[in-house]
Amino acid sequence: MNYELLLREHNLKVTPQRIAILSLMQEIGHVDVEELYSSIKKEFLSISLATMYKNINSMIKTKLIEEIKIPGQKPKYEITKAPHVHLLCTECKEFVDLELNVEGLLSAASDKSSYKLYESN
Amino acid sequence: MNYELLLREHNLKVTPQRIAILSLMQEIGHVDVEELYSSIKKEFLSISLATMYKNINSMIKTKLIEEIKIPGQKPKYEITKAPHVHLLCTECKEFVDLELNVEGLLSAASDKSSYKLYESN
DNA sequence: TTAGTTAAGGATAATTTTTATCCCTTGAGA
DNA sequence: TCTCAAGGGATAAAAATTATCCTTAACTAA
Repeated sequence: MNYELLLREHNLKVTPQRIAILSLMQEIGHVDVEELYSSIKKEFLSISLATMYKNINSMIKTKLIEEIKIPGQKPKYEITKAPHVHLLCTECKEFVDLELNVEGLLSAASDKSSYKLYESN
Repeated sequence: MNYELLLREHNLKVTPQRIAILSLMQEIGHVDVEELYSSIKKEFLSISLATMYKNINSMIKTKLIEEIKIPGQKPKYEITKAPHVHLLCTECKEFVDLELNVEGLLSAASDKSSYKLYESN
């Protein structure tokens, strides 16, 4: 995956820290700030937690990544991809992606409501 | 709505504060801690923010209420009802319930994955 | 009813999470 | 290269949540 290109496409400057954040997200999958920070410190001894938050926020704003909020869990982050569904194992708490067509749900919701729907979450 | 009964059914003691919390949730709809706290203080001058959190947490644990987490928003709370969908207005940020059959989605997900699914969120 | 037990409430401190600030450094286009 | 806005690091500040301690109130069973 070309993280430099990805950053440029989202009008964000390419920095080693950002590339590291993105490659960790890609590698680990759904990851929270804490995990991200402790992993990345192995490579960037002096990286600041503030840098983590600033980057995560700018990447969210440009939709390069997405924030996943689940009841009872810290917010997790993933690189934006096609809309999909998350399964959460009640035993081991593992978090799994499931590619599922949510178009049907979206159009059903659209039919039932007076709102115009743009995206699902 | 009989809040006393609701509390008893969930093995929680019936207190005036809890009844007030529940009736506000019912009245206002999707509400965050801040809103709940400032509204409830009109009736209970001396209620503590800690009480709010403690009650919200115990009600979540017993599934009397549900926590709704949405990217970019504070967690909101609602009295547990049939599984449904939330629409969020991009203009006015209004939060709307939509009763939509999510059984289909659940079974589709079940078919596609090797997991057994219990609930949707 | 009432006495006893347990959980809840209030005040506040402590912790955790997130954001803001300041100053220096670096990336990217001219 | 040079310039300059944006990013990084350190740290303080703010916001959100949880823990603690003691008092009070709710439930249970006699």
